[in-house]
Amino acid sequence: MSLRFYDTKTAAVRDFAPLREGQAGLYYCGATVQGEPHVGHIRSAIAFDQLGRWLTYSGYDVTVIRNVTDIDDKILTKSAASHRPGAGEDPAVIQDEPWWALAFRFEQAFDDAYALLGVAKPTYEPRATGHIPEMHRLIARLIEAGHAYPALDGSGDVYFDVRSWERYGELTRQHIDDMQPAGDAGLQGKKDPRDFALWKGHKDGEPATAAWSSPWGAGRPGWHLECSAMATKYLGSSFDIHGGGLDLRFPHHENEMAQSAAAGDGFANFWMHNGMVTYQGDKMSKSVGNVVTPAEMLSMASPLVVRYYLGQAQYRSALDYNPGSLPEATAAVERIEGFMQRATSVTGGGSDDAGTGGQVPTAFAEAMDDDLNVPQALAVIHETVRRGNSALDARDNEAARAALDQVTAMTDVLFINPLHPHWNTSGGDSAPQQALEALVQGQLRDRAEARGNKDYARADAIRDALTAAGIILEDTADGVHWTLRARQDRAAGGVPFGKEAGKKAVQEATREQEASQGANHGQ
RNA sequence: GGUGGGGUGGCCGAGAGGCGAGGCAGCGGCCUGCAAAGCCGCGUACGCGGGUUCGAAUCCCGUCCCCACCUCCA
Repeated sequence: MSLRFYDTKTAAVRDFAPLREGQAGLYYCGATVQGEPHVGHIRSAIAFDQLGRWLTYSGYDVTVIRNVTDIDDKILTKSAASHRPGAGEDPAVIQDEPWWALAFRFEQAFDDAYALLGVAKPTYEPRATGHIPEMHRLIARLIEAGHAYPALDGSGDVYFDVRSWERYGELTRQHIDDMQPAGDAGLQGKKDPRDFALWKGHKDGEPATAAWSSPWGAGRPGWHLECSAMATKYLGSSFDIHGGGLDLRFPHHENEMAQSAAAGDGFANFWMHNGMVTYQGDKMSKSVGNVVTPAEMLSMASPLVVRYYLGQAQYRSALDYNPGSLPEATAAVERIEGFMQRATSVTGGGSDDAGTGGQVPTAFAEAMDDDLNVPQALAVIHETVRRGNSALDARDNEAARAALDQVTAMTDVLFINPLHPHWNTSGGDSAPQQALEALVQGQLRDRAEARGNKDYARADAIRDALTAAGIILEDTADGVHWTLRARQDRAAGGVPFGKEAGKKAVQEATREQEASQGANHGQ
């Protein structure tokens, strides 16, 4: 079967045919850097990271562009707020922070989060403020074509003329006249309340650093324009895929598409949108207060587990978070890791047929080709792990090694290979590591001696002591293996999401849910 | 009001006319001194009501409910 994706514009799954043979251009919306990253940003980035990696694995020469929108109303508003006396008393606020410093600070926070979670760096990451001339050219083309006009009230704004573009609404299949009334926004010199700003004239009180001169007066870019200007600059006037969160379809992507198409660009061939992260069925949002931040998730589970969790659902589905989510993902990851470690130590590692990196099983490839059916692909991984474990139990090293090769290839594509150096948390040859190894080996010798003497009370006491210290023992046919429990509770009062504690957390979460359901039924 | 997407076993989450994806949790067994890990087996799931069909979670009709967007939003 061929590679195919769901395209929002046509509302159908279509075969992917690249515009340029052997190449794939992907643009996906990054952040407007006005605050700390939200799990939704991370989920989106992981989804498009999976897409980029799969395209690459499939043999395409992939160019990924992800924008940083570093100038907008919220950034200016937050910066202005930081200039109020005493604003810095809020630990999240830096007193008197210029807008550009604030934007850059959060841009780095995003970079850190992406890096930690293994989101591959894009080919290029353009900033809106670095593309003002490109935006001016686009505005000029739109005015020339009769689809944009300077504000009628002389404010210095320039608007896109929605009524002049009969295709407006085609991405989300909406008609202007059917939409909800545009609130109390007022016309502000617009011909139609739906007209959106391409350029925003400079206003008194706004920092001079946030104003660029333009043929229509000093000002700054409106939202939407930067993506059109940057996507076409780096990927061409027509390109393969434009991605982003479902909530960006309207107005952001609709407007992008309108302004680019009205200017004569073909723009995106496919529009791909990832689903929201929800909590008990509702979209996580600050206003509702049901947000779990990436930082909170990382305090409960390792970066690999967080990546596994956020990437485990099909990208278009809503991903529902609950208190058991991370412990469950931890167990799943440890199952894969356990097999890979066991298989590696027994067979001496995967086959070393130089270079290419193993081939992925057909079932996995078919799942990924089918609009990135990652849950199905994960099922193939787990089935292969089970087969590999059976082979190990049967001492069939040949089969175990084959399974290991496949699991390695599959987890590499999804970038969830627990043995990959990126996720290496055990530290290798550091001095503390060596000291710990020596101490544990001493304990294991004592325990082996006790077991030899059938002094099981003493043997179990040693094991219990090690367990209490976060060291898990496994007696295997090949000797005793020890591992550190996945993750200790970092924050005081936090739940330790190790193997045993994780199970408890799942059980407790289940009980809580049952209890609340019972309460509802009783009403 | 308009436009999309959903309701699948205790939980998460695929599938989309006929062998009950997969993970987590649970139960039984094997293995183990006991565990752990692993393996084997166990669940009669598809919002509700009709219909089509030899056969429907999957198709049709009706119906109820949920979510998202139409305002900043991944």
